[in-house]
This record gives sequence, structure tokens and C-alpha cells, in this order.
Amino acid sequence: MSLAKTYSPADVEAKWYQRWQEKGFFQAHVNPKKQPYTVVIPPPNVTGVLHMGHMLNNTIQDVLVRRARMQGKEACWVPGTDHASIATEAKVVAMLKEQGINKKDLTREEFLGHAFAWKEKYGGIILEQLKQLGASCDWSRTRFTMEPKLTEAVLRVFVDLYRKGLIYRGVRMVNWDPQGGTAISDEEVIAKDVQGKMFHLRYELVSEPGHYLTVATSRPETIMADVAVAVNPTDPRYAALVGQQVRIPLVGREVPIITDERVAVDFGTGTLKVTPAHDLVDYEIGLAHNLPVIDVLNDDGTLNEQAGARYAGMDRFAVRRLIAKDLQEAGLLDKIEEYATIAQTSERTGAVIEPKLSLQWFLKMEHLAKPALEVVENDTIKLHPPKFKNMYRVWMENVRDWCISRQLWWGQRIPAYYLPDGSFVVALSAEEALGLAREQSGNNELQASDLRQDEDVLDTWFSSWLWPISVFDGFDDPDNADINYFYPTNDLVTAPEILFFWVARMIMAGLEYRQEVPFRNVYLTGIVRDALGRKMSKQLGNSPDPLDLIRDFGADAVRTGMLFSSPAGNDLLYDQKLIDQGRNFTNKLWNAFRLVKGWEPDATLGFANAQAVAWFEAKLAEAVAALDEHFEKFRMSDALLAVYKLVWDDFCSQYLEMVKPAYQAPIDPETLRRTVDFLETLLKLLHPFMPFITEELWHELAERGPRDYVCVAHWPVLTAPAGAAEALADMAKAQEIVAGVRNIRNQKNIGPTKQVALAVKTDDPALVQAYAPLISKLANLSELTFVQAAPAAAVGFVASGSEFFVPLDGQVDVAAERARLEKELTYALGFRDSVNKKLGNEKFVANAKPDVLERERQKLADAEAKIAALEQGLQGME
RNA sequence: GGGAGAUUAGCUCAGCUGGUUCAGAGCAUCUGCCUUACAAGCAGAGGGUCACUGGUUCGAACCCAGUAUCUCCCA
Repeated sequence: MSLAKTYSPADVEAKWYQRWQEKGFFQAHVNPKKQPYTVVIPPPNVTGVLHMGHMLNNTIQDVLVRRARMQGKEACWVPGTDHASIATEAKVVAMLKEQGINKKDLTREEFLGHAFAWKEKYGGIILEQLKQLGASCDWSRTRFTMEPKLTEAVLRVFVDLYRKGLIYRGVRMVNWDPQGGTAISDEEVIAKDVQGKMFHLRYELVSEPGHYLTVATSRPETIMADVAVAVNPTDPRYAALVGQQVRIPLVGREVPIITDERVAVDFGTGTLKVTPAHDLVDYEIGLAHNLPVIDVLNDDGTLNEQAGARYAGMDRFAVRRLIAKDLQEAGLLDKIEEYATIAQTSERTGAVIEPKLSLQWFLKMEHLAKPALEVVENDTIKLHPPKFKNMYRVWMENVRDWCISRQLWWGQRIPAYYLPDGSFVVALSAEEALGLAREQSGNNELQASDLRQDEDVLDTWFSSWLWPISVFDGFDDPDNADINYFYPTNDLVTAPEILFFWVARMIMAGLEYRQEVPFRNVYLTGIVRDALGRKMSKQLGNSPDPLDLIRDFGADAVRTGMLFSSPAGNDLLYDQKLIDQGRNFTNKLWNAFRLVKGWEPDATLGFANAQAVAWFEAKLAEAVAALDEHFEKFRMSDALLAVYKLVWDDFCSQYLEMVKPAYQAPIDPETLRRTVDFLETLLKLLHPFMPFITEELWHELAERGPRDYVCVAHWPVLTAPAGAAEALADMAKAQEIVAGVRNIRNQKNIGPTKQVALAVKTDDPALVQAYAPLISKLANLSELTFVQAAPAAAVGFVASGSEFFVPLDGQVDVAAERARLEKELTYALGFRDSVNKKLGNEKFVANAKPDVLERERQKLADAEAKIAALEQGLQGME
């Protein structure tokens, strides 16, 4: 046999992934005999590449899916990507720019041609990367949110919601992303703390030239859009000025001083310049006072001609700097203050958002949100960890209408068609639209060419919220076999950041279109951070490339490393050490296999390890029960740790050491058979976490049939064997004795190869006798004898009420030995007293439950036994 | 500013209904070992005022009130 001392993942991973696919193990089919288990992937951006967050998220999904598959369920994990309107369009625009092509010079069709070509070339790389991670998706079901069928689903839903009166078009103040050139929804706005400047500007009073009203603003570039200055009606400082006119600095235009409750008396100077086009509150004030609206901003964030020739065409921030200088020179700038404020930025581009009045499409949320809140409140859908329920409730109770139109080309074009008179119809196709338009206008002469389709596309989330239904074609064919079987899905694994963007909206869509929740459990992962707690980012360069990690350590090591330290909802502080630990674990398993593989059976030998086998059998049943419980509660890290300890501590450190034959000695066939069985069971339990090495070892361990793969093996269902509790308890005592001897070895510096003798002084020799061979082997004893009195010159310890001695001529420090025993005795006495005190307390005896009382009595008895043994030991030293 | 959650060993976290020798795990640390599966390893050890202050209780890491600090969400 020439098996390498270390496991080398690179040689085996690609091979097994290919075999699994060839065998079709990941493909799910409608099968009424089996229970379905469905997961839809949170579709990554089609232009994206795998990052650490994806690794964590997809590892968790794969663990769940693989276990379900082994449990005999029809496991269906649907992969796919979304089209990510803003991000993708930005990338394509940038690429075209490099080629010297300006988007403005292209028609919509030409642009989409470029975009699709780009997507074909670069899109979906991430799905190939997931295969390297071992993700057991059904790749035959791969979907893309902008493919024809999913696009049709989106349009159907739009038309349906419009006809139900839930979608409307209107002029509203929206969040304008000047860099993306589009409106975005409230949820896509991220507030960031920034250090800003407050400019105190002088507005001259028309009636009193040379006298000024000071107005504080953080955006002096918007003064050209001012239509009034407002003060609070209760503010005595300005009461006399109300109704007068002031001159806007530099601009010179006269605007009135008005009152409005919305002005904060204690903010700035208590005066507010009102620019209805560029601020939500100002807009409301403008409406209330019938003020005009002056828009000085272009869509790209530059100022327009309304701002005057000097500033037109310049970027808003450049104008801010320039105008500050101009104001200064004109003596109209009172002062500039530094102040901490909040900048609203775009989730997609990072650009500072401009509130902008524009005509957009909205989806009413109230009707949809109510039932979606209800199903989470009553635990029809469970969030893991449950603390997110609070957040979910608050959001759902305060949800505002969803702005679903985007001023982009990459996405589903809104199916609204405008008539020459400006009115519009909403329809699935141009033909249908024409019919409706003729009906609506009463003009049968109307031609298709007279209609103009809305230029905007829909928010990407307006595709994603349909994902659990649309991937099974549930919109165009609502009663098909797949959707009836696989929907509702079971578990969803995603990040808390998109709880509202995506999860909440999927719940709404599921209830609206299937009258059923889209999933039962939502597992929320944390954010992957570096060891210093910083979010991983390209700018910081603190994120390793996941593919490098897989190449260097193996996918199994990376998967387990990621899971070691990531309880649900908690951030994962990534540290290379975690991957090392994962790698070490694969190596440990590999070497356990090497050991067992090397054993040669001798048919003449009888079964020599009944105790060890009975013990590990009991241990295994116990561990599987614990493991299953962790899984039911979505405690993935705990589940992994449970198997980790079972394999490393119980199987390798204990069991294998118990049954391992001497060097080059043969093993009895029964022990070998049972050990191989155990190892197979362990491979099954490990498989969801470490799919590759377990499959490799599964096939190394025995000749397998064509479809005999651990990947589809039955998940172990074990019941504790008869006498399990006793086997566990007895072995624990034996192990305590072994540990006692080993402790003495360490204290006295006796190497593991040197044999020692052990003398036992006990009233109950049965257990020690029964386990004597095992204890002798594990503690490397030369002899184990029973004595009536402590031998001279020996170091002793107390275990399970008996005394043990290791005779060590010339190495025993009697004084130190006594001191150690006395210390132990003091502790035991103190402990006994505290238990006694408890049992002597009438109220305790009266109030405590019987089993609690019983346990206390047992504690007392144990303590008494230990004290007796220690006292005898001390006497023996006299 | 409003709300939610958290604070347990050097680090990351468990700790269920208040009661087991209950103060735990993994990693890290320290000591000794190249013991024929594994030094990516083996054997052992040390380490905590359960954030703080009060309260309830026979009994509190756990329940209650307040304080401090941190994180997240919303404005």
C-alpha cells in the first residue's frame, strides 16, 4: 500500500463532480413517492464573480440540500442568475466607452445587442465557480431573470397588478441616482454618515437694502431653484419679516418669506430656503403654499441652464465649491460651519442621491404587505435566527409604495403604450395594446405605429420577487406538474440586507399568485468580515479570492472552514486559520482511512473488541441524534462541530486507539467489519459538509456498484442499542482512569513508550476488572494489580470512588503529593458542605422538583465517596 | 432622534423551562512527546467577578429595573 501521508484534494474534486453530474444525481424530477425538498438559489448578478459571501451562503445551501437528498427526499436546488439592471448596464456602458462607443449614439436595440453579447461572453461565470465549491444544483434547471419565459412572467404580473389597480403612474419625489441615470426605490438608498458643510447665506431684504436674512444650507448650489424662504410661525425672531420679500444671493430674484410648521426652529438659523424641485419636505411646503417649481438639475447631476450660464453644465459638487467662492467674493457668505450629517447614497453606484420630482411607476404595497406580515408573525414562515422577526415587522408596518420603473434599457420594458393624446393602455403585447387603445379612444383608425411604448424598464427586484414561482414556470402554466410538486420551496438561505428587497416581496408574490408562502424557513447568514471586523471589499483588498482558497486547500476544507465559526445571523470573522482547521480535518479523516485500509484480517482470530464496538455504537447513536437536532434548528456550525468531535475525538482518538492492533499484527475480521461500518456511517454524516473527500473515501473503502455513491447513500437513522447508557457510563469511567495515568505520565515526564504499572485499591473491582485489557492498552500498562493498601513510593489519583497508584521508585515527592491530595480534599469538602447546606434548607426540599432533589442526593453520595478515598490516601502516606 | 438585539476564557461562540461537579466548546496559549494512520499530529495543563448596580427567589449567566458600552434597522 502506498497511500500518501497527506490528503490531496486537487486530484479528486473535479473527478467526483463530473461523475455526480454524469449520474444525474443532482437532477430532480417530479416523484410522488418521494417528499420534495426544494431550494431556489438567491440569483447572483449575472456579471458577478464568486466572493466570500457567496461561498458561505452556497455552502450552507449545499449542506442542507445534500442532507435532504440523503434523507431520501427529492432534492431540487434551482440555480440561476439575475440581470442586475443598473450594475450590468453600467458595465456595458463602460465597456462600450472603452471601444469609443457612446451609449447616446446607439438605439435601444443596438445597445441591447451589445449587452446580450457581453452577457453571453462573461455572464454566468459565477455558476461555473459554484461547481468548484461542490454545489449540488440541478443545472438542467438553470434560469436567468431576463430570459424570454421569465420576462413574460414579469410582464404578466405587471399587467395583472395594473388591472387590479395596484400599479399606478404618477409624479412623485423619487430617489434619483445621477450616476446610474435612473430612479431607485427607497430600499436601495443607503444613509451614510458624512462630514458636511453648512453655508450661512445672506438674503437681502427688499424693503431694507443692506439688511440681510441669514439662511443656512448644505446645498448652496440649489439657490437658483429657491422659490421662498420659510420660517416657523411660532418663531418670534422672524415674525416681523413674514410676508416680505428677499433677494436670492447672486441670483437677485425676489422670493417671499413664508411660514410653515415643518421648519425646525433650532436647526441652523431657523430659516429654510424652499426648493421644491430638490427636496421632499420643500416639495410638500411648495404644494401647501402654491409655489412654483424650478428644477436646476440635469439627470446626470450637472446643473442645467436654469442655473444660469456660469454654472450650467457643471457637476453639482463642482458648482457647490464654485458658488461658495462666488458668494464669498460678493460678501454674501456669512460663514461656513462643519457639521455631521447624513448623505443618502445609491446602493448600486454609491452616488449621492438627489431627490427629484419625476413621473414614475409605483406598486401599492399595503394590500400585499398585510398578509406577508401575517405569515411571519404566526410562524408559517420562520426566520432563523428569530431576532429578524422584529425588523421584518417594523418594515412591513411602515412600507411605502414601491417605485418600480428604472430609466434604463437593460431589463424588462414596461408594457405601457401611449396614445397620441397622451393617455395610455397596459397590455402584454403591442397587438393587444392596439386593440385596447382603439377601444379606449373610440378611434378604430389607430395603428400600431401610433402607439409608443414606455421607455423605462422595471426594477430587477420586480423579476426576482417572482423567482420561486417563475423558475417552475408558474405564471405561464400555473398548474404544471413541477410547480405543483416543488412549490412551496422549503428553505431559503440569504443575507439579512435583502430581507426587504427580496424575501418580503417573494412572500407577497407567493401569497398573491399561489395563495401559498414561497418557503417555510429563511436562514439568514452573516456578513463575511476580516479578522479586524472590516467588511471584505475590493477597495480594502482584504478579501482572499475564493477560487485560490479552493485550489490551495480543497473545497471541503474551505466549506468546513467557513462553517466552523458562523452561527446563523452572526457575522463571520474570516481568518485563514479556519481554513487551516478545515484542511487539517480532511487530513485527519484521510489518515483514519489509511489506518483502517492497512489492516489485514486473520480469520482465525475471535472478536476481541466487543466493549469498544458497543461503546462507539452507543456514541454514534447519541451523536446522530444531536446532529439531527442541530439541523432541525438550523444550527449549522453546531452540527459541523458535533461531527467534527465525533470523528476526531471519539472515533480517532478513542475508538481507533482501542481497537488498533499492534504494529503489523493482524486484526480479527469482526472488528474490521464493524470498524469499516462505522467509518462508512461517518462518511455519510460528513458528506453534506465535505462532499469530495467523503466520496473519494467511500470508493476507496470498497468496490462499489455503478450507482453506489455516498452522495445518494441513506442518511443514518440510528436507535440507541440495548445497554447503550451503561456502555457509555462504563467507558467514561475507564477513560477517566486512563486519563489519570496519562496525567501522571505528563507530570512525571514519562514518555508514552515507557510502560508503567497500575495498582488499584477498590471495594468494587468489577468494572476495573472488566475493562482491564482496554485500560492497559490505552494507558500502556505493564501490569494492573489490585491492592489492599497504597504501595510505597507511588503517585496516586482518585477516580470513580476508587484509588489508583502508579509506583515510581525514587521519583515521588511525598510532600508535594500530600499537598496535592489535600488540595483536592479541601475542594471536595467544600463542595460536600454546599450540597449539604442546600439539602438542609427546608424551603429547598419543599420547593425543588423531585428529580432535582435526587440529583443533589447523588452529588452528596459521590462527594462522600471521593472524600473517603482521599482521606484514606492521605492516611496511607503517614 | 425612534426601535431592536447584544455584552460569558486571549478570539469566535454555546448555555433550552432558573436547579447535574454549571460556568462549557472550538480555536489560540503553555508543558511534554518524531509512541509505525496522521507534527496538517499525540498526551496533558492553565485560563472567566457570566458588562455594572440593585431587586425577585430556598436557589440567578438565565427573570425584573436601572446604568454603561457595542452592533443593526428606521428617520
